Amino acid sequence: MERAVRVRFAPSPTGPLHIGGVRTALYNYLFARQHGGVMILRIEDTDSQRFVPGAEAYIMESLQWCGIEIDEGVGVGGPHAPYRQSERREIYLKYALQLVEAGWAYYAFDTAEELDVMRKQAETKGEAFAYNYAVRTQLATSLVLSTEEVKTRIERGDQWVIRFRMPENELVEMKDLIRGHVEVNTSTLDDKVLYKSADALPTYHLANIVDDHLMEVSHVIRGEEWLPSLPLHYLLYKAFGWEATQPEFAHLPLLLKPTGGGKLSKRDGDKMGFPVFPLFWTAPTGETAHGYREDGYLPEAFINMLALLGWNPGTEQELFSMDELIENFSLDRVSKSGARFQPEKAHWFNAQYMHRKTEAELATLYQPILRAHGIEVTDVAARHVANIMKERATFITDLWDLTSFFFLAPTEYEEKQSKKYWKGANPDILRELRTVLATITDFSAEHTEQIVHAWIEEKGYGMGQVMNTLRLALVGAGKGPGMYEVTSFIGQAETLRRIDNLLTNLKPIE
RNA sequence: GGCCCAUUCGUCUAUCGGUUAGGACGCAAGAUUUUCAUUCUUGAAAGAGGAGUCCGACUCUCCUAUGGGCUACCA
Repeated sequence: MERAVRVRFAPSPTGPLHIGGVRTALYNYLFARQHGGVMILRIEDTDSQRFVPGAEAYIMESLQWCGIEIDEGVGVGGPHAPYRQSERREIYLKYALQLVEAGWAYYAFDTAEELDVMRKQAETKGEAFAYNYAVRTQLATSLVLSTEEVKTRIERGDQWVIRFRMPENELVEMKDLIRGHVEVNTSTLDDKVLYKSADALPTYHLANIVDDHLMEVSHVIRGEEWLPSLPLHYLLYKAFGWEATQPEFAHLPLLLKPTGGGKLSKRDGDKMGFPVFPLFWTAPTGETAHGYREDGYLPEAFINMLALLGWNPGTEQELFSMDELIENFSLDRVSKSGARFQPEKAHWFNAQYMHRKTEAELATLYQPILRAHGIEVTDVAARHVANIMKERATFITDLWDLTSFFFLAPTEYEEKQSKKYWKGANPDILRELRTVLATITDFSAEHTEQIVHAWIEEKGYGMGQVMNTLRLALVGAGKGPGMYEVTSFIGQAETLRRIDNLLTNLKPIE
């Protein structure tokens, strides 16, 4: 049975997309691309209460930054438009009614408040309240009310919902592409709300099944939190008579907190110093949250890291481009258990991608950082500096701290380095070195090194002592690239000036 | 509480009945280095527990424990 692959990523715009959602989108995308299929973006905004302005734009910008391309859906259109469920509202009632007529669903007139009371009562008795076969005939539903009564209630404007009539004591056998066979007895399930009159909108379950059917979705790849509602969804396909074209399901393991238990949440990230969102987010309330992009991550690294959290190729390869992921991805190599997010590994991935950047790519990322610090240099210079320092950087945001001394003379001297080298004969040696440097006519790294090393040897000085004292003068700290990289870049005049600065501004430490 | 899913080094994972249980991150030690990094080498580190099935179980079955998810007129 050959079926065109059509998958969808269907977030609800209730806030910023978090990395678990990004991974779900990514796996859908990889699967679609690998099979020459279509990736759909559908916005599930059927909860008017929890709608957050800006969330949808955030979702789309995130996907774009990650390189996850949408073929059909919100923002790009397509044959099944609209792709925003709030704009499809008139579609759903018809289907809900179809189910009522067929006996698979019924009207219920209880208010949310009444149900809350019943739940509380059951709770105090130590029982769990379930709206199911056992209680539905004792409540105000179209199952017990006369047709007339139902009609007058509706016409009078009473609020109602349509609930699924979950069968009693039937075994639902399901297939999950990741977990295999799963079965559940319907008696443990309840009569889920399918449609609510209050806002004339369906709930997730109805909208999801109807849209997946209408949009000809072939594979539903979603988070494990949906596994408990799979039996309902199976039954819904059966109730509609859509079993023949029912999609295959794959429920992804969850992304867990680095320590302790539970799903990854926004608070964990802020507390532990890593982002849980792809992009910086400002909530309508003014609240903000870190994003991978602004924290200096490369999207390729972010995606690579996410892809390996719950999936592996079965080989020892760890670095994958998007194209390689598309080629190698497979649902049956997705693991079954939740993956704990590990910030250190994310750092490592990013560092790997930093090291692999070309000079030109690096300059493009680096120039804005320089400009932000008021430094204007040629691309050639930016490329040169970024390239000699990239091995030391984990994030693109590290670049400034790592390279500022190329452009700015030290204004203070690191204590550790000062204590170690600004003492004994070193100040005098530095004075001597200054005169040696002042006589050099070709200040290239190679030539300077040749002269200075010959001088050090002739004098019998310690290489480490001399070079580190010079480092103190030029960098102000015990870090950085080879000293001649620095001298040749900043030039002779600046080199001498920085030596003079140290000589006049810092008292030798005894 | 009920239902469902899961369980290999601290973490991500390989193993699809027979392996000295492999790799990666992190950690430790060493080498390289004028410093800091990078890089390289080495090391410590795992099958939740208990019953079965089998010549043989990390791998299959069951029980227990633990973790997680769901249990809304939220998705």
